Amino acid sequence: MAASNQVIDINELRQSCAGCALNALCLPAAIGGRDLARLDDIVKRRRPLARNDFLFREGDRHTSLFVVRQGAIKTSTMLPEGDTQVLGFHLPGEILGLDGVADERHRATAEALEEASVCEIPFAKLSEIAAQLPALQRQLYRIVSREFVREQQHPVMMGRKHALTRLALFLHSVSERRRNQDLEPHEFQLSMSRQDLASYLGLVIETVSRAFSRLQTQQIIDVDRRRVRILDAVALGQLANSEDTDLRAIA
Amino acid sequence: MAASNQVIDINELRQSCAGCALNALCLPAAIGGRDLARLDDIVKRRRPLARNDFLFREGDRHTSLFVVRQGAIKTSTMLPEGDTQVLGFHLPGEILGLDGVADERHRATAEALEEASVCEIPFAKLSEIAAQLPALQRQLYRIVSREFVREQQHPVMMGRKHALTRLALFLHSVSERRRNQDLEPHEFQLSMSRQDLASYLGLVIETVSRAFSRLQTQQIIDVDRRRVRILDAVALGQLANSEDTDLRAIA
DNA sequence: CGCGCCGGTTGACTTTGGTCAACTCGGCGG
DNA sequence: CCGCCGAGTTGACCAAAGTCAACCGGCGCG
Repeated sequence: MAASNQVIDINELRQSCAGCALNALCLPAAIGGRDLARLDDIVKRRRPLARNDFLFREGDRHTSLFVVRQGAIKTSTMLPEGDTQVLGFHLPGEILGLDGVADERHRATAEALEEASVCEIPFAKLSEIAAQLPALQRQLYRIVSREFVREQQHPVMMGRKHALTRLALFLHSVSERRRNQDLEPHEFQLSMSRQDLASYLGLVIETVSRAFSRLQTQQIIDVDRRRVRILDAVALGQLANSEDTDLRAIA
Repeated sequence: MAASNQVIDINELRQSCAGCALNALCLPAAIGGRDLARLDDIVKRRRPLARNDFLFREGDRHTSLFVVRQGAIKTSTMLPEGDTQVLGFHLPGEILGLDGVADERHRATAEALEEASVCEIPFAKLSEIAAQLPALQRQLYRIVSREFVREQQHPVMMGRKHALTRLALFLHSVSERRRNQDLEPHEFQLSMSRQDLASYLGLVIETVSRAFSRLQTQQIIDVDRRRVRILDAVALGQLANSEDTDLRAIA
């Protein structure tokens, strides 16, 4: 259907990629029209996910990379005793599914925290195409590595000794990630429950709740349930970067 | 020098790869002689590292993947206030350097904890060759993903509420990793300081020390400074997998 | 040979965060 | 409209981990 008018076709594709936040993958790689079409062919635009829908589950055989278009996805893994550890929250423009490439079996579960839409890219096909497009290949490695580095921020946060610092770090990172997507960085709605957040931060739910309250009384944030407004970004940053023992001085 | 007798040449290469633990990268990929030679060409065998030598440092421009041949390497990242967070310990057969592919700048520091030898693989060249060898390509992705999954075990460990559980988990993982390399899994010398371990586990040094002592008095391990002997692997495993509240029941 | 240092351990005390339980608030269904 | 339910908050209490300090013991150096 597209072969008749290639100009329009490419624009459509670029747009779909741009909208899909896949731009990180294809646009800067300066891929030509024909190649872009091939890439586009394998990208599945999934019907939107509802809250609590699973994108994939631990143990799923099929392996794909996913790019979050809208909404938020939580990844988690089952612990031996039956409860779960939240591994990450994925916001628009971020990818997930890199676990699972190793043995073609997902090692984590991905669940929508709110209405969400994603692009799915079957990994086998992607790597096939990438093999023939050095620019795409490089881009793919870059994205994988970036994901790897992001991943390392999690233990950095969990290594902090104080609940307040961990939460500040988290809120700061959400703010930054929103800024990168040209979204309002100082006011947003958290899509995860306190329970999810607690697991992610390595705390219990009550501690998270108290940490929110403290930030509120310090006038650093204004929080009403899941709605967060950052009142004093500087103080939040200081707190996030504070040596654990300095904590008292700031908050 | 090798062109004269290809059979010998290939065997040599395979051997060097096998010894280098790079076998994961080239051997199972069933790469032919000519291709293996190309791969071998780019692999640099570094002179051994002494204790405290740096393999790379945060911010280093040059990006390579490294495979640990012998010894142990610690990776860490600088925190804003100046102290560091230990991100991982890399034992023989494991790779590091995946951070840094993204922006061709390492995001962590890698330091030898003891005499160590590694193979260095300049990433740019590796990906070039891999692009032409689908089998190698696949293998490379697989390794990257495995590393990604390994990375996720860190927050899982740090998410545990009790120091004893975290240490048990760590010792268990060391044991497993040694088993995978056909090394004695129940008796070994830790190469990292208590300080490094504390940072890695998200604890302070005294707590780590006490946790070791407790495991010792429970007769689960026998520890003398950095020498560890696992006396009761079952109990250690139970502890590692124990629901945090069950802790009292076991230890 | 012995002194001092460094890495590690142990003890006493403090503080933070976990536990348990009561309670609030908003949404939803009967 | 009422009452229930689930998510979240708050308080009282407790226990685990952090802090501070003393101490141990092996090693290296003077």
